[in-house]
Amino acid sequence: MNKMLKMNHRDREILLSTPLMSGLNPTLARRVLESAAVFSGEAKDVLFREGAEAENFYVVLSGYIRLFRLSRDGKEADIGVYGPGETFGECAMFLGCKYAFNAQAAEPVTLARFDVAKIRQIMAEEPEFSMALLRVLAHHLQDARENVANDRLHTAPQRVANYLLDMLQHSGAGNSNSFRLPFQKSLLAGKLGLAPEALSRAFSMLKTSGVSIRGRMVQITDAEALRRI
Amino acid sequence: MNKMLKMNHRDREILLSTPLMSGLNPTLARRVLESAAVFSGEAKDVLFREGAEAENFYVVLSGYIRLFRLSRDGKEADIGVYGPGETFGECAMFLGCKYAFNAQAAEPVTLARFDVAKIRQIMAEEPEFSMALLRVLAHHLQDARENVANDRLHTAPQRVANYLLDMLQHSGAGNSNSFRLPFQKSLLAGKLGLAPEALSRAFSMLKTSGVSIRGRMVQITDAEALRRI
DNA sequence: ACGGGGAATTGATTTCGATCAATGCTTGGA
DNA sequence: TCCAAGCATTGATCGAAATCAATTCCCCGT
Repeated sequence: MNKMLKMNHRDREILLSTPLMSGLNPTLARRVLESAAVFSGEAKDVLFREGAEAENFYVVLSGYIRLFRLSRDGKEADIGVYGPGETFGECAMFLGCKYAFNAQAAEPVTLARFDVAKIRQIMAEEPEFSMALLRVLAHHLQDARENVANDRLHTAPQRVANYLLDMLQHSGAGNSNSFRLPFQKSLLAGKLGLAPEALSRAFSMLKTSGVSIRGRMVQITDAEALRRI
Repeated sequence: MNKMLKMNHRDREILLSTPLMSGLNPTLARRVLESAAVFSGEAKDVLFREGAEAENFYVVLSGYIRLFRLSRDGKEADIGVYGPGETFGECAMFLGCKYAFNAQAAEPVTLARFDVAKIRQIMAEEPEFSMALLRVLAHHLQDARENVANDRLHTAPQRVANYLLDMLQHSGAGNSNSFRLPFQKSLLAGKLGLAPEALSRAFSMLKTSGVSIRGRMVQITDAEALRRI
């Protein structure tokens, strides 16, 4: 952790196409970029812990980050998984200024780190950026609420089916019905609130409903059947 | 539903003390108030349904509102319960402009309804109001994420215990260790993601851990024991 | 291409809470 | 004050997923 990198052209391009920045006017975008630093981390590196002062928030450039709660008896519950282009850690800026969850790299990552004090200054002068943050927060809120609804209403196979249908729709696979899971199955299990064994069993069960899986490669042969789970 | 009321002095006072409005300068506050209309509804009235165009968001003046997801097979999962001073329905304004959940009055309510188009206009001219909305969204996001964590990490008695400790801390009961549950137990069960029977059983179990309950009156005789659940 | 470590799968058992059903209690209105 | 409707509690049963354990598979580095 904390291996500072020079922000290269590619990083810049990724950042400028993120939901946080893609709608900003060029002057503002440049200013926001100036408040960011790029760095990389290894799998398992902890970005921040629950209760720590929130001096930064982050945008993922590559790899995946998991946000999780650690319980008293050592169990972990994933709250979200964030990948390239996604923002995390920004919520604390508007609350008690301490992170409410832990953030860990699920695999090797490259991140842009934003300085909260600088961002506050920018927000005071650029309402456009506040709007962008509103959209990021709204999106995260929707995700969290969907999580609650899914956990409370759906069985494990249904959650997996929904995830696969979502991936099929958003993977840019076009008319192809195959895609690769973007991260390890154990991470997907955590994201869906399942034990890894339950995820595995769900995949097994879904074999009879139009899903073929080998390693991380998924092929959906009958999306209609999948929708009916 | 749709029984329009004249915004009285008390409504105004409540609105001005809500998280959404309490920090606004008087001119802005007045302007925001002008975009609101007050109305009342009966228990069970549906404020909006999932998928409907989000032309308004709301602040509760009295009573309670539940936000819920309705599944294909008719089951309901509560996403949140909002009471006096709390805002709901604002998230959709920043997403696809359709409500993602259903909102229903859990009991007779009085609400302030804000016109989204007018609010957008205000936001474009008053960054201070965007900041207020950011704080509301951040607070809701934190709540939703806590819900996810609680559902995934805690048993029913633990969830109830945590809720009671929270209430004890925030009820303004001072050094008194009694308070009244603000709404029906069936609503509390839904809020905590439990069946009513499970809530009842958890209360029964917690009797051995410093909780005495009669109707909606709760007395906590041993907060330490409760914390250890 | 091969091998090893870690992830994934499968089997068995347990746990927790949902569901269903019956009974008791509380609250609000007359 | 009384009564009825609706909410809450209690008992019984079942189902889904967690947990534990053993085995297999996949992916990455050499």
